[in-house]
Amino acid sequence: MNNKEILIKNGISPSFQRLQVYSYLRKNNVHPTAFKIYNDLKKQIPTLSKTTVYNVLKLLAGKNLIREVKIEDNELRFDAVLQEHGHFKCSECGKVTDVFYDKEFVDFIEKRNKITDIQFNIIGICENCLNNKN
Amino acid sequence: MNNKEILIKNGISPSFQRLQVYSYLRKNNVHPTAFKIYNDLKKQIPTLSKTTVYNVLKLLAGKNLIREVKIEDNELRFDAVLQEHGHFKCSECGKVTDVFYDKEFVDFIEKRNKITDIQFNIIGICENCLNNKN
DNA sequence: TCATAATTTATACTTATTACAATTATGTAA
DNA sequence: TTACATAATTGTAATAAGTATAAATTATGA
Ligand SMILES: [Mn+2]
Ligand SMILES: [Mn+2]
Ligand SMILES: [Zn+2]
Ligand SMILES: [Zn+2]
Repeated sequence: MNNKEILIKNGISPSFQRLQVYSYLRKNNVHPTAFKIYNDLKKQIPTLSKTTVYNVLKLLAGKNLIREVKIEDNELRFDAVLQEHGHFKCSECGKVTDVFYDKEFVDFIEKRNKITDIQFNIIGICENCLNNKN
Repeated sequence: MNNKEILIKNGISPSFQRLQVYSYLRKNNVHPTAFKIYNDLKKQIPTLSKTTVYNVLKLLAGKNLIREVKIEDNELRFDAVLQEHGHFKCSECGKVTDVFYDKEFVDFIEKRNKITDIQFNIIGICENCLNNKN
């Protein structure tokens, strides 16, 4: 099932802009901010509006086709990897990478509460940056 | 060791405003935003400035006397509980409560990276709100 | 007391996100 | 094809959290 079909299956009419934003997220697993998506796509779509990017992201998140990732307080990032996982952000290079954690722990919490979102973010310095420090 | 002594021990001269903000956080374990702290303390300190609250919070966080908690993307919260833990935010009543998780998992991540901050937040509906639904 | 430094305050600024209205594209009935 | 209704996109203005700056106040200590 390609990206276009996924949108249709979720009741989203696959406009050009929507397809571009969704495809961008599925192709580039870099946890971009709305502005980065806007800025990168503007090269191919000069008429693109920032509002549209925000609208599409909210639409996709509402249908659970992407997830919002809150690491720093001044930037909301987006992720098309739906499998439950956390993130590691390197404060040196800024890269955000995936961290997968134990499902059993989440099940324990889920027994008592109705979970709708989990944010698990670790900030630090990654292996690469630590080694390149010498 | 009382709050005043803790500030002094950490090289922070214990001004009235600083002591009030720090005491507020230690007394009320509600993970307030900067604005809530400002708004609540203004009742006792009518001359209090929002900038001061932000300044004090940043000062305390810099000395690791409090922790920043990032749950929603539009509000930064603060916590005087320093033991490593995550949070559960109820989307019904808005309350933020503590969630303690396995230290071993964090150790595994720590072997490879230098961790400076961990944010573990769960959003959902709490036991109370689930039961009061009928 | 007086000078100096530290702290607080008020104000203006920045910036991510949202609200809103105007414009454009799309699909369908006549 | 044309006209119309609806959906989607765009540009602009508004909102609001957080930050920067400088003036005003307060504390310190010679
Ligand atoms: Mn991810
Ligand atoms: Mn807590
Ligand atoms: Zn790095
Ligand atoms: Zn609740």
